[in-house]
Amino acid sequence: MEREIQKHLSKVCIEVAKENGWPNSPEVMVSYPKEKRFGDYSTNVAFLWGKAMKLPPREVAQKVVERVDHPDIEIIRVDGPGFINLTMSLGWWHKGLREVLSQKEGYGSSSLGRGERVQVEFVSANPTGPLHIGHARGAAVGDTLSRLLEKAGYSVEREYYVNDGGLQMRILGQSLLARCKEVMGVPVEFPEDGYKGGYIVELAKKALQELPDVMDLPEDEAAAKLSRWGAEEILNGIKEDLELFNVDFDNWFSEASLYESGAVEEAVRELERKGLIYEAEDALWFASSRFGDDKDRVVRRSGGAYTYLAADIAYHRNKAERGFTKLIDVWGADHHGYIPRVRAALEALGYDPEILKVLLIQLVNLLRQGKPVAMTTRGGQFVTLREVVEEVGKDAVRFMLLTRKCDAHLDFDLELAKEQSEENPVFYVQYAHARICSIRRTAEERGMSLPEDWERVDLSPLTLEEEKEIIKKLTAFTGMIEGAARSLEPHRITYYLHELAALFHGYYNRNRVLLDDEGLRNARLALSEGVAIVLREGLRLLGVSAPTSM
RNA sequence: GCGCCUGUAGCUCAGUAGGAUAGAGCAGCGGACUUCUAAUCCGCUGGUCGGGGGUUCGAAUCCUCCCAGGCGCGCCA
Repeated sequence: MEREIQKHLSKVCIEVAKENGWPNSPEVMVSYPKEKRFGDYSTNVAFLWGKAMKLPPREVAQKVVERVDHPDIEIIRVDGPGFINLTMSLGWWHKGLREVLSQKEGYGSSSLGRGERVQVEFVSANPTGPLHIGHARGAAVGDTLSRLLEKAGYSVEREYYVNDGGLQMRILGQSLLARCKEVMGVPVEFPEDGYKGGYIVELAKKALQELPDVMDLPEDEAAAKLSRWGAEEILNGIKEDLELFNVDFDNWFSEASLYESGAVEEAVRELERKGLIYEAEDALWFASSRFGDDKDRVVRRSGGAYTYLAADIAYHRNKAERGFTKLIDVWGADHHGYIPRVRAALEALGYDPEILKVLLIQLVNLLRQGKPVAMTTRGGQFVTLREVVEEVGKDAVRFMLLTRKCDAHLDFDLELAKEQSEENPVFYVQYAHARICSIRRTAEERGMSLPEDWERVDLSPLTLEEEKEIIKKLTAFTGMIEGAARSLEPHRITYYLHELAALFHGYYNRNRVLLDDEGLRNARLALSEGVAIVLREGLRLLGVSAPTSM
């Protein structure tokens, strides 16, 4: 809706520019004034334009206002130092609600992305242990961001990068081997840097059953076999956990495949051809500092093995080759030092480094009764994602993890989350939806006939100020989606939904929907239906359910 | 030492592309169910936006310098 106003004003500005011989105006932005007395929409274009031309903003605003001619604009005037404020007709808002009712769950979709191909890579936890609560945040953010971008018109592919190559796999194999021996009663010294979690013991027991002759192999082979088998087992567990958490991936990309296909070697060779690789101290270095990195980085160790970075270079090269125009990596904030390296590599390989957007997720501080819980995968002391979801519930966990911007630290207190589970904002939003469904059920119970076609309900009985406010909020949904998609800020959805739910709860407490007056009743039912549609769609983006009763 | 992130009400956090008198939730106090779900609503209380300077019609937002906290600066991943 505000889009239409924005277009109209832009058109007017072009006319005004032509008429007065002015340069074209800056982009017109329509916003919602905080105070009602200023009207429904507002723009500050006169300030920006006036500044560019060194003319008083009020004068510029006046010229624009005189030219505006739109049937749904009831009042337009210049306020304060030069704001242009608009008040819309009732019919305009009724039209807005009708749009929601006719587009249903498609409402809020936008063509902002124009089908641009975007890849979102997230979670990407090593297959050396189950997902813990720290991974949950990245999972929730990455998944909702993907849904959000799709809603905003991008063509999105979700990918999980499986770190199944290199050192960690060896450690996994050795850890499993040691536990297998223990289970068999063979005294053994557990590897110092091995994974100490209890899940390794469980896995070892299972391995002895499923791979009965593994212990007959020479140690190296046994460890390698256990490593491969274990990684697959763990990865399957991860997939189950993610499913439980309502997170889907289109693609599972194996790091090992980059070595097997020679992609890593090839990427390094290409850098070499460009003269960006040199040898020093028996190692191969990538001259990343020529592209803004602090210093050069080793890509092949003196022992001959490639570094993790080398694989990452090959991986990002592969992504770019697949034709994505935007690559979004969701990383833990402790990896931030990696950004300049990967960007440097992309640039060195001839790609625009700006196609890579990295979303840094600050770590979750897991607390239990106010006390921090130490969490290390190797130490084996952690609370798994599965445990938290089982304790607190998928909906509440997802919602809570999405109510903060990603670059802010997040305290997640298990006891508090459980205790507060009835005070959790997620229930507030879900309750609004359940309430609307309940109104409908009651109407049916009372034998009131529901409108067959919501689109055709006469909305003119909706004349209350608060009804208009609700519709205004509904019509702001699309703009919110676009803003959140543009800035990669999925948390905006949770705040929007909370505000919409609050408007509806207030309205519900002050007004009755199921009245004898059929016209008014149906109009209010239609309004409720509109709210339900947007709540449902917003919750879907969050991966949270919209219950019909609570 | 260098780099990234954070600092807003007692607590946890928003603040939508620099806009108009800075907002929610929780906590606290007081009210609202014979009427569509009280997991709700209504009212009150609560602020040197970490601090100083700067940019301009206008700054929580941009620049700069400090202060505090987190993270990172490996031939680990």
